[in-house]
Parts: sequence; C-alpha cells; structure tokens
Amino acid sequence: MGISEAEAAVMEVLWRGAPRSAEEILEAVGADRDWREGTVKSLLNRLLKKKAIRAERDGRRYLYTPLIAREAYVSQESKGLLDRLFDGRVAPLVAHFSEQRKLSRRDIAELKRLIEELDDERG
Amino acid sequence: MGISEAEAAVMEVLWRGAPRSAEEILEAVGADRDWREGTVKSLLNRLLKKKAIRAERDGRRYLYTPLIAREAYVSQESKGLLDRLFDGRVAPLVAHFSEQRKLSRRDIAELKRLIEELDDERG
DNA sequence: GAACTCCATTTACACGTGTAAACGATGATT
DNA sequence: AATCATCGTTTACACGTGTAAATGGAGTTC
Repeated sequence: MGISEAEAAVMEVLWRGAPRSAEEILEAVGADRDWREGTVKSLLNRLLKKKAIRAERDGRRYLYTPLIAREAYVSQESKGLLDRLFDGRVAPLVAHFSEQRKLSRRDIAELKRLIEELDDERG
Repeated sequence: MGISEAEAAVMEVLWRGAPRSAEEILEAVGADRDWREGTVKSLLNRLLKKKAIRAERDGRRYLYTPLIAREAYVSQESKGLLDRLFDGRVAPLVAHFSEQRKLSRRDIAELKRLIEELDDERG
C-alpha cells in the first residue's frame, strides 16, 4: 500500500538528490539509521515494487530516482492526519499547537504574513 | 508500541463517551467499520495490554474507559508528522496547505483571529 | 441438573514492516 | 583459468496489525 516509515527515510534521501546508488543512500541516511547495506537494498526493492522509484543501470550497479514527488507524499500524509484528527480543517490543527504552546515566535510571525497575504488575495 | 489505526477508531468512540461495553462500541463505530464483535474484543484487549484503556466489571460484561486523553494522542500524532515532514515547525505545514489550496474561507478567518490573539498576548 | 445463551478469553492466520543473512552472478585480479 | 570482490536477488524471521473463529465458563431456562 503506502510508503512505510523506513521506506520514507530512503525517499527523503532521494528527494534531496537523485539519482543515487544504494551505497550512496546508505551513506546519506548515515547516523540516524544504523542500517546494513542489505536493509537499504530491501527497502529499495520494495519501493520499486510500489512504483515509488525507478532504477537505471550504471555499469555493475543501479542508480535510483524517485517517481513520486515529495509534495505528493507530504500532501497525502498531511491530509490523512488532518482528516483523522481535525475533521479535515486546518485551523483546529493550528489551534491545537497553539494550546500546546508549540508555536515559536518565528512560526507566529510567518503565519501572520501568510494570512495577510491570503487575506489580500481574497481582497 | 503506539495505538494503531483500528485501535484509534475504538478510542475515538470511547473519547466520545465512556464507559461503554464492547457491544456499544461495536454499535457506535457502526457503518464505517464493518466489524464482527470478535474484532472489537481483540482491539479492546490490545488496548488494555497497552494501558490505553481500563475495564471495569458490570455484571457479566465489562465497561471500558480511556486511560489516555485524546489530547495526548493528538499531540503525539501531530508532533510526529510535523517533525517528520516539516522540520518540526508549524508555519511550513500551513504554507503547504495554502499552496495546495486546502484552506477554506473559514480556516483563513479562524487562523486570522487566532494569530491576532497570539500577537496581542505577546504584546 | 441438562441445555442454552452470553460474554470473555484463546487461538489463528495472512499481510506489512524492519532488519538483515545467504546465495548468485558478473567483472577484476593474479 | 581460478579466485576475489562487488553488486543484486532470494530467502528469512520476528513482530505488529486487521480481522475474526473457536473455545470456555457462568448465569438462565426448561
């Protein structure tokens, strides 16, 4: 079905730069995930099966490239959360973070600008 | 580990009103999940094991009550998404929805009010 | 008290996921 | 040519999850 958590870590690397070999991917995930090469290979094969990436031969090895855009993935995940927990609306989500004191000064400033823009557009 | 998707559906019912029996829960999830009674029982037992709910005897059956608050669950899920996809910051998340044209007029109005409040508080 | 009815508890089973080891093929080295 | 190194491919295996069926035990009814 969807892209799993571990698979997403691989995708993140490829979104940061592609095409890349399995070895490069392993190096790029690096510290946070203490993976063996075999683990990365398995994940790549599962992603291939899911058509989330494609492979092109480069000599004896393969280079991998994302087929789905990060934007699409982010959209799907975000909408999922929003629908499951906030009745599909954004304002309650932000209200939640606000109540939890999870809005940084910077967040507030940026949100303010963002809303002003939208407000103007709507004019 | 965490509360799974199906388990969350049961929790939602209990958050809406508790304590409730397995049968009442089954009835309350109703249409969207076409579950047998056994399914609900399994989920309840897993939730008990995870200390997410507790059971109290009521005659021959049990009544179930949440032990973790919906707020806590929502926080965890939301923070998870934010950290994984938006570098832990709220503004980029809202920007994402904005770019996807997923902000309703109502969302915008509410966000505006929210931000104004925060801005005032901060002085 | 034998049979029935309701619950709960136990067991099941396939599929996805995280995490690799084992095996195999193909090109490089002696 | 025989061996070594380097990839990819196949197989593995435990644990969580979704989804229940089977079993068991305690009241309830003939």
